[in-house]
Amino acid sequence: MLKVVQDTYRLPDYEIALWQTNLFKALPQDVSNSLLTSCKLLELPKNETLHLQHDTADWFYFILSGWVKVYRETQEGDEAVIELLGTGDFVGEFAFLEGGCYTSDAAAAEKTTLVKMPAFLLKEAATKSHATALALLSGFADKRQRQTQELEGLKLQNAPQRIGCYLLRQCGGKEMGKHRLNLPYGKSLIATQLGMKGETFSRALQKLKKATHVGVTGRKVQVPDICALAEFVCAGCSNEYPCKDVLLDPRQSA
Amino acid sequence: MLKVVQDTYRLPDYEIALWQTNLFKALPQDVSNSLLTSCKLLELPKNETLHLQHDTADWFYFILSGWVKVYRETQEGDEAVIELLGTGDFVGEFAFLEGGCYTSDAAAAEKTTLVKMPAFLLKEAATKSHATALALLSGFADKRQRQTQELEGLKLQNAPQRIGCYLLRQCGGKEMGKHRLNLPYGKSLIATQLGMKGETFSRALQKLKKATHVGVTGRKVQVPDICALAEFVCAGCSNEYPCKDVLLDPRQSA
DNA sequence: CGTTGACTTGAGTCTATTCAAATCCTGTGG
DNA sequence: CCACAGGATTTGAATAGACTCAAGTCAACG
Repeated sequence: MLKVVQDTYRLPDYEIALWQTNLFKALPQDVSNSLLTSCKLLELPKNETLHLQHDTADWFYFILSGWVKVYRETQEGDEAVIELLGTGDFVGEFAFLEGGCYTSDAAAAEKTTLVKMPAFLLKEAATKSHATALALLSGFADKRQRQTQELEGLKLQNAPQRIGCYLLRQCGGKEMGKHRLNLPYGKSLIATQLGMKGETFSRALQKLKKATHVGVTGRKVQVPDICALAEFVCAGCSNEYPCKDVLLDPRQSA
Repeated sequence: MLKVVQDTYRLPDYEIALWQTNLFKALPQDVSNSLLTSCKLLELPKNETLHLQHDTADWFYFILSGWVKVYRETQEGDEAVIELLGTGDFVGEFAFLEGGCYTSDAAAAEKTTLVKMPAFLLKEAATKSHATALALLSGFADKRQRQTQELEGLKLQNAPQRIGCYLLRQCGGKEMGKHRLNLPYGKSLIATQLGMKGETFSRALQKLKKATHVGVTGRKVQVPDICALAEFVCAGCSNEYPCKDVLLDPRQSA
């Protein structure tokens, strides 16, 4: 099922990208070097499965480009997106636990390039290297942070606010005033991520436009007044814009 | 605000309880001994605040008895329960991160006894002791697991199913057949934890009773046929009963 | 230029919420 | 042991938000 496009034991093209990731940066050099030796480069076409829930967690992945949807599916076929991971993020961290099974399904939401490494190696690295364990701890904490934020949003914000919150996070939280950006992936995927149906997303977006004067055309987004947006969104949130704790791109944090 | 009821540098009465906790068990003996030296026993009456979001995370807590509600509040006063922690659980783990602020409010949901220790000590322990870091890693993973499950439930299950799921977890996942148990705290608190209003809880419970023949009188719960309950609940979940990954009491796991 | 997939819109339904009122419970003081 | 205040829970009626299903629009692509 998985297609290994390159089996070299060096990753000249991507090594630099890998070093940008939070977790990898934090590894002591000898550990990361030895890990690199065992890495494989993996390219997944859109919709290809990466792993399934309850599979033995033999592999651990870093995302170099694209998007990976980590999700769960009920017997009835409904699906819940648990996290949507992008460049610099890692997948399969439950490989570390004793049971060693994945706890969710994962699939490429877009054409995605990853670095794949044997889980036991990283487990071993964590066991042997204190710095690795600390790096993982920090990575886990990051993820938990983001997840907590999502939980809060689901419980406290309505559909238009959740979309607005998503846009705010896309803005990156630096400057006030005008912003212009592109949605990183399709609207229906954003909808699922935010815990709503595609139709609801579409309607909620209309409301958001009227309430905050944001403009959305295709994937292009214009935010004429980020304060207006923040006012609308943050009324239903425990944080105020800029909510630094909560960033979409893992490379921005820490 | 916090009332220290006992300032001894030994905890004869509670030391045993502390050793039962997952995290503490995993600490190397010299670390846990030195931590114990700096612990204080803390008793909180119901509704007393433990810490607030954005406070500097100076303290780290173990729960000996009672329940701690970790929650967030919007400007408008709505509140979302992030986690509801009981005996053996720990509170304030974000004390480890650089920023070092709590990311949520926390308060005693019932009369609660905790062990309180300076965060910097545990941070130091994690930095110096590899085993401590690994123990924390495992503790973090546990929490993330539970949170993921909650996220899934919110997105995929309706109110009666979420209540049913809660009851299933209370049953502990061991034997089939009949079960009899008591709710650990009030219904409105369970409602908030499950992301619904008290009134909704009440009505949803009626539906659950009719659909699965569970009986609830006050805090007493009777489950005549756990399979019927599981069938009703697990249709909307990625797991099937018994869902071992997801336990309420941290002492049961691992 | 037609096809496909992504998105939008409409109508009707269902679920959960709000607000208000009624009941039930529990701990307390007498 | 009993009555009672105050909180917790239940119930009712009306409303709002999100969902389903179905149809329509739009745009990219072969």
